Amino acid sequence: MNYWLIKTEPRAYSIDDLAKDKKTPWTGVRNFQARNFMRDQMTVGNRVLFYHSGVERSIMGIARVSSQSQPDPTQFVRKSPYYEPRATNKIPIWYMVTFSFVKKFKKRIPLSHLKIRSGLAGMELLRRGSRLSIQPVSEKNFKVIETLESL
DNA sequence: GCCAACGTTGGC
DNA sequence: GCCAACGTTGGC
Repeated sequence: MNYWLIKTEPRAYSIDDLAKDKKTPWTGVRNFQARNFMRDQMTVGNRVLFYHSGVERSIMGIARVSSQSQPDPTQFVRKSPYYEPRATNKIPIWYMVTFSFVKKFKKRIPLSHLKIRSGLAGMELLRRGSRLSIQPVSEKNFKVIETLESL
């Protein structure tokens, strides 16, 4: 079982959007490291921390991977901001997975709270300058964060 | 709004 | 293969 954290600007797509949609294709990721995690390591059922960047800066709840990776269709859409002229159907460049809603925390967990938990030291999200929008989370850190919800 | 810390592109 | 320039992310 792998665990993950995904970042999103809530104005672009929020946990409430996911709660309403039940599931959503995670298109538009244009970073090779993030792509590789989705393409090569995410499997159906993996648990995912859903993080809002920007003003809220909090883990908002939990999602899960509900489909294996497949080529991101937006790379073929000429008018899309995510258009990728180098991609072909035979050799796509960008991939996506589908995330499904699991739960929204009763109280969001702010970044500032995560920072003062010594048990989470070394977490990628807390690394200075970390911008990776899809990142692995250790099982231990995932469980710690789950317990923080009830505090 | 500022700017540090990136990741990517492209000239050489 | 190197690296300057550029564009972007995202905390503050």
